[in-house]
Amino acid sequence: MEMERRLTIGRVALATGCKVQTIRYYEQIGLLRRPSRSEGNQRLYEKTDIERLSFIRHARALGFPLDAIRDLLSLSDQPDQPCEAADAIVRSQLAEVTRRIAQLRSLKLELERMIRQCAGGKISDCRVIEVLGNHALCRSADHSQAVSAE
Amino acid sequence: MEMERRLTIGRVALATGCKVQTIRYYEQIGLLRRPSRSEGNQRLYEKTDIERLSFIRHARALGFPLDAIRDLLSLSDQPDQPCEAADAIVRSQLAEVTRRIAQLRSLKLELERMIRQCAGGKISDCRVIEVLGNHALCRSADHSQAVSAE
DNA sequence: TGTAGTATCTACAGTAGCTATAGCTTCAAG
DNA sequence: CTTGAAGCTATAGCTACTGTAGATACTACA
Repeated sequence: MEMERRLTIGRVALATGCKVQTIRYYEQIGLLRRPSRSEGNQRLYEKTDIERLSFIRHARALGFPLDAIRDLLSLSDQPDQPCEAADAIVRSQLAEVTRRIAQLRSLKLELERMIRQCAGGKISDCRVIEVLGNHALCRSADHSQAVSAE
Repeated sequence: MEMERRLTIGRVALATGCKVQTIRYYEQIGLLRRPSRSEGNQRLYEKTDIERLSFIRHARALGFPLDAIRDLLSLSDQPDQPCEAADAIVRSQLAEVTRRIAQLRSLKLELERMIRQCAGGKISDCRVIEVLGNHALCRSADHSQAVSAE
């Protein structure tokens, strides 16, 4: 009947959809404050920690790198400042996403072209392998930057 | 007048647009064979190494992960096999790129919406910060996966 | 032949953003 | 009181490189 409502790390993880290790990691890199501890040395959080962590998670979901999130967090701690700085961070992220989409679209075209040209015979006749071996066979040579799928 | 044409690692790097360290790294992870060495223990390559490295670089530029490239390379070493396996790898990469583009487009919409709604006042009124803090304010809540910009 | 400057060598650390593991302690429920 | 879950720290691993330190080799020029 004791209705323990202590915000342990596990409950915070559940509330935010963030893994326990990730929370500890965010603390380690200074993105979350160090919470108080129980007698047995377990982390005890408060509601504001959940809000802060939700903020971080949502920004991550929008693709912001942790450094940008750090800046956004410190901005959100200063409600009287003008919001231009926050705006600039978002615009920069938008530019990044836009650039990335364009790049991936060019990759997509090239991949589709490779597949269309494959007649389905032996490797020795395979356009897929041939195109990979000879960059000059590409329609657009502008996908010269290494790009990770994730 | 000696016209030294030895393919040192530096020349291979120059020919392929690949950094010297990257070449050594590819060797280390078994993507490139270990070349012969000069008397002074320096790597000496042959033309086929340049071709192979170009293949790798081009596949990387198309976003293929190294594991997929490893498979593509071993396929290209077996010209008599049917090319279905190569085809499948490319299709899978295409699917990945397509998925990624869709995801980024959804992020883009959300970011644009955030920027449009920002009236440009103080942080305390800033929709940008508010939306980040409250995921429910998003039009589409489907950008729940963490996503890296690069 | 001497020497200066560049290239190469190995080995290791660092990047981003987590994730997983090992080996331990603490907590909560029955 | 016991058992199983949850928490603790510390460390290693993931991808695909990139950068560094300190030593050695090579090349060109005087």
